[in-house]
Order: sequence, then C-alpha cells, then structure tokens
Amino acid sequence: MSNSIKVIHEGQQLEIAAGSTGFELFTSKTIVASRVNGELKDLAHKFADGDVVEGVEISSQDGLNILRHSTAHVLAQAVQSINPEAKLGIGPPVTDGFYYDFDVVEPFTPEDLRALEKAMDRIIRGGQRFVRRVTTDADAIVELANEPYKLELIGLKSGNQDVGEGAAEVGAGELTIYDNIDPATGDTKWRDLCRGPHLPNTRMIGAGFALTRVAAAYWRGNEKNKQLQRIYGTAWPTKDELRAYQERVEEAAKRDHRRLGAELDLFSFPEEIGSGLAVFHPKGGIIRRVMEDYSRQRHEEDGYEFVYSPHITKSNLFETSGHLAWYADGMFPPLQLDEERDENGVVRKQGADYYLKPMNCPFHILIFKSQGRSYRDLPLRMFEFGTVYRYEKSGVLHGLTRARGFTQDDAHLFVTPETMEAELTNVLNFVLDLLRDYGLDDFYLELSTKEEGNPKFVGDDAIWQSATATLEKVATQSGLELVPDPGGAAFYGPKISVQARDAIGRTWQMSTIQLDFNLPERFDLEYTAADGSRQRPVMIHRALFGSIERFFGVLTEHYAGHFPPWLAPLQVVGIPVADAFSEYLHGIVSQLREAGVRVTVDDSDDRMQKKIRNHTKDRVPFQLIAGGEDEAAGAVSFRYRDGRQENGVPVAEAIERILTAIRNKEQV
RNA sequence: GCCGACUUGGCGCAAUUGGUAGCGCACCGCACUUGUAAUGCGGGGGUUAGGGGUUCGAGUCCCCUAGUCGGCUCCA
Repeated sequence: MSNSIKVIHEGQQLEIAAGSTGFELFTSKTIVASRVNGELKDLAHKFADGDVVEGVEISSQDGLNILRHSTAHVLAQAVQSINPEAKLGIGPPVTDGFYYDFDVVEPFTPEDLRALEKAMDRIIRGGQRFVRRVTTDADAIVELANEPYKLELIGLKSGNQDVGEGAAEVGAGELTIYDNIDPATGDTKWRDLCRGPHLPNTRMIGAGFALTRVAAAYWRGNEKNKQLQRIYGTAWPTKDELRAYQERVEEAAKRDHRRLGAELDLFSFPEEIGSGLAVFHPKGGIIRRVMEDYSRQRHEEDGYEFVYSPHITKSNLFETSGHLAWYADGMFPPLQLDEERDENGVVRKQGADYYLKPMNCPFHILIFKSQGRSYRDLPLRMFEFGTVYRYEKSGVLHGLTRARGFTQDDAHLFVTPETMEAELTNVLNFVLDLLRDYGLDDFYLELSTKEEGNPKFVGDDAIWQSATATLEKVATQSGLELVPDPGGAAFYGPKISVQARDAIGRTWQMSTIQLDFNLPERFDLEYTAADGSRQRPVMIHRALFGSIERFFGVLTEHYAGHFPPWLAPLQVVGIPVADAFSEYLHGIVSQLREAGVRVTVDDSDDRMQKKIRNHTKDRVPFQLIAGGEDEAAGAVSFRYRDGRQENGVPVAEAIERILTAIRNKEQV
C-alpha cells in the first residue's frame, strides 16, 4: 500500500503524495484549475494514480471561462445580498464575459449595477473559497426549495432533457453545489447549483471585471416563457486587459455604420418614412452606385442576364411559392382591392390582394416559364437588384444591416442536374473573387445541411444527398475552412454561406448559395432534355452582397469610413496653401476631373490647417496641397488620411498615382 | 413582438428640489490670406419627438403614440 501516486504532467511521470491536488502540483499563481484526463476540475480536485494532468492558465480560453463563470456567481451572490427575493436563473460565461439571469419584481437599473459592482468588490476582497459539494436530486430539491428555476433544471436533468445552450448548472453525471466559504469563519456565505469548475477563491477575480448592461431574456431562451432580468458583465485576468477590452468596444462603436452614416452624411432613416427604411444621401449614393456598377459589370462578364420585376404582386404568386402559408408574418399586410358588383350583384371586377414582395424568386421563375425551355438554354442566369420588403419585428431592426426595405443583388440560376456541380463551383469562385475586390479577404464557409428525420425538409432524399455532396465538394475545393451547420438548411435545399471577417475580426454572413428543389416543383418548371424528355431544372438562389444596404453597412464598419479611393465619394481634394495657389491647383484638378476622378478644390475662406482637418475627418483619400514651392517645381504635395505626407511630387506622377490607385482598387 | 433605457436647434451636449431653454461644432456675414488636424469678430436658428393630463407654472411629474438604443426571440 503506497501513499504516493504517479501522474503524467507535461509528458513527465511524476510521483506525488496520494491525495495531492492542483494546489500542490501547480505553483504558478496564474493557474486556476486542473485539467485531468482532458476534463476541467477545480484545483482542489484530488488526483488519482495514472491521471494525465495539466494546469489551466487563467488567460487560456478555458481559464477565462472559469474566471467569468466564477464572476457570474459573485454577481448572483451580490444580487441576493441586496435583494434576497431575487430568484436565480442561469449564469454562464459568454464571449468576453458572462451573464446571470434573475427573476426580480423590479427590473435592474444602471444605478443598481454600480451598487452591485461595489457589493461584488466586497465579496471578491473577502476571498471566499469556492467549494464543490456532491449532492443528490432529493437533497438538492430540499436545499433549493426557494429557487424554482434551479428546481426546474434539476428536473430536466433527471428527465435527461437538454437544458439549453449555455447552462453551466447541471451536466452529465453528478449533481453538484458550490458553496462560497468565508475563509475567516468557515461560514457558508452563499451557494449555487453548479457543475463547475471554479476559481479557488473570489480574490482571483481581482479588479478586471465590470458589469456592462441589463436586459430581459426569456427563461431558457423560449419566447413562450417568462422574461427574466439579465445582467451582463465582462471579466479579465487583469485591470489592464479589462481596459484594453473596453477600448476595443469603443473602437467598434466608432466604426458603427449608423454613427458614420450620419457623420459622413451617407444615409439616414427619417422617422417620417418609417422604421427600417433608409434614404441614401448624395455621398452614400456615390458609394452605392459605384458598388452596384462594378457588380453589374462583373455579372455581365460572367454570363448573367439582367431582369427587372415589380415591387408588388397579387397574392397568388406567393401562394404558389408557399411564402404566404409559411411566412405571412414576415410580409407587409396586403393592399386590398375590393370586389365590385353591378346592380344585379354580379361580380364586375374581382377583388385582389397585392403584396409587397419579400423576395424576387417567383418573378424570375415566371420569366423562366415565359417560354418553353431547352437544355440548350441552361444554365440560365438571371440577375436583378431587386428591392424587397419584409416586415421585420420592430425589436430586431438595426441600421442598414437589418432593415424593412432593402435591395438584394439577387440571382437565380436554372441548371440541369448534370451542370449543377460546374455551376456551383463557378458561382462560389465568382462570389469570393468579387468580395475580395470590395476589400474583404478573410473568409470561411458554412455548409448548412438537412436534419435527418425532420419532416420539414422537402424533396427527394437522393437529390438532397447528391446536392449536399456537391456543395461540400465545391466548398472543399475552394480551400477555405468549412464549418458544418447540420440542420441549418432551408426546408427546400442545402446551402453554402460565405462568412467574412472584417478589419477588427468580427464575422458577418455575406453571400449565400442555396440549392432549391422546392420551387421548381411548386411552379412545375420544366425543360426539354437532349433525348426529348421533360426534365425539372434545379434552382440555385444566390445573393452576393445579401442586401446592398447591409453590405454597405458592413463595408462602412470594415473600413471605419475610410473607403478606398475607388469607392470614396470624394476621391481627391485640392488645398491651396493660400488663395494665390488656387489657380495652379485648379489646373491639376481639371486634368483629374477629365480622367473621371471625383475631385474638387477647397476654395473656402478657411485656413489651410482647417481644411486639412475637415477633409481628414471627411475621409477624403487624397489631399493635394500646393503652395509656392510646389508651383515653382511643377509639383504637388500629398497628404493622406492617416497624416502621412509626400511633398514635391511632380504633377504627372501625382496624377498617375491617383489614377492607378483608383483603377486597381487599392487602399491608401 | 417582449423587457428596460432614451428622444432638447443639422450634429454632440447643458439646464439646481417643476419657475417661462444655454454651450460647442456646423451654418450665414465681415475681416484675415496664412506650408500639413480648428484665425478672429458678429449674426440667424429650438418652445424641448407628437398628442393628452397633473399644476398657478413642466424640458423636468403621469398616460398614450412614434422613433432610437441595449438585450431576448426571430432572420425564408
């Protein structure tokens, strides 16, 4: 009987005393937990013979989650210390922080947050230990009799039901409670149903936390359930890291397209028009028009045909497509034309409901059906900047990225099963190539597939399989990371979506390429095959920008308003050092204007420094400054948005440099 | 849609416990004519999102509507 055990740590076998824990093994103060045979455990967990163990650094992803989850517990303790009637929901870590849900009579206010932060600070300074205790369902039900939501979680666990994403309270295996023990007295100050692990004590949370906002959230994420009050917070190993995080948040706020849209005079959402309906101002209009023009040009080169369709249609179209049955809530209510009858009660004019279109596909389908189609006509690629209207719920509207009226760069490709793979490959490459031209170049793909056994998915299994396999093949060939999204397919077919990371690392879903077996069936689409038989085409729905407005918003944030010269509303501004040099600058500027550059000379009464400031704030890519020295040398001086300057550039070279940057879609 | 907060001249903000709206930028005018992020002086502009109520009196309190923001749910 040995009183020592052997464990493997960092590839080395160590002999340690039986009953040893992470406290003995890991000396670094930045280690907050143990990983034992791949599983996270408290530092207080006792190792067993043969365990493979390692320390979890607080700054690792697992370490941060543990820190944040422990901070959530401290928050909950603080809430109940101030309001003992508050009932606990769940409190998991999330990206950059944590939240905890509470059922309270009065919602929290921002002032409450400050008071709670102080109370948390006291708990943290108290150095309470987090102590794990195994319990049973029966005991826990008694102990947590005053916590109805915890009881529900215990019930779900016993019933082996999924608790829902993010719940850290109960997991597979033992039911555990964490006690917060006062180190001085040994008293239990607070407890929570939790599977852990936790920091060894609250002191490790330190000063790197902050409560950020309050919000309501449905219990267990279900709209039918009661709303609880959620408090969000953030937590970091050090106060410096907290500050850095807060600065990142501020940086993101500065890039917010809604803010830049107003500052740069690009677009607005006049209240008089209605929620989620934007108008583009002249400057935003230039950017949008250039975006669209280039897209048109590329589509034309790639064999797309341009079509147009009206904004409203009689209801039958969306009855056939199935949208009225499935998604009527997402559509604006109809314009109703009343039936007219003559004096004999005979219908003189039939009534009709006209709907604003929430999508363009049925129109393109009607164009397909306008004549008999041969396999020789396929693939048929129809493209339209189609403006659609969707009655988004008021709470989800968000600037240009979630609006009620927006324009899709929508294409529908009608293909034969034989050409499907080649066409998909082509479309994906086309999409990625074009996105790169707009300055996005960091992508991954998501493959959304059918959920087996779910009856909502229509269409033949064999087609699903071959289509999914084809999409997967095409996606894999792109060489990009491919993330599976099982069950995420639309009911009518699988899809690939292109996710793009922007300049500050956020990801946006951009393009989608969807296969559709449903609409060809519903609209009874056919073409004549080479052998004379009637065949059903497959439809590919493809939006590249998704919505132009949304893409515009994403690009605005990606560039933080510093659009590359080819997109910038004003590409060049001339700034004379003094009025005397205005004429000289006009001479240069007129050459640029003749070459199609958007350019002006600032002849206002402002001083040069003020003009530089104004145009820098306006994000004009090229400021051309000229004074006596430049004029004497036949040169001009460049100043860029970031303050860089290059003086004495010969005029011809300056013009060429500007034209080259625009032509090549360079960023400056 | 749900919960909460918010809504003051074009923009950003002020207005002690309710006592009849101020500032900066922008705008207009005048003067100044200057080498790399704000020249000076003067002027115009709001009845405080809209509507209703309490009060001697409301930007400040209450109610309704609209809109915005943060979340939740949703996103064909």
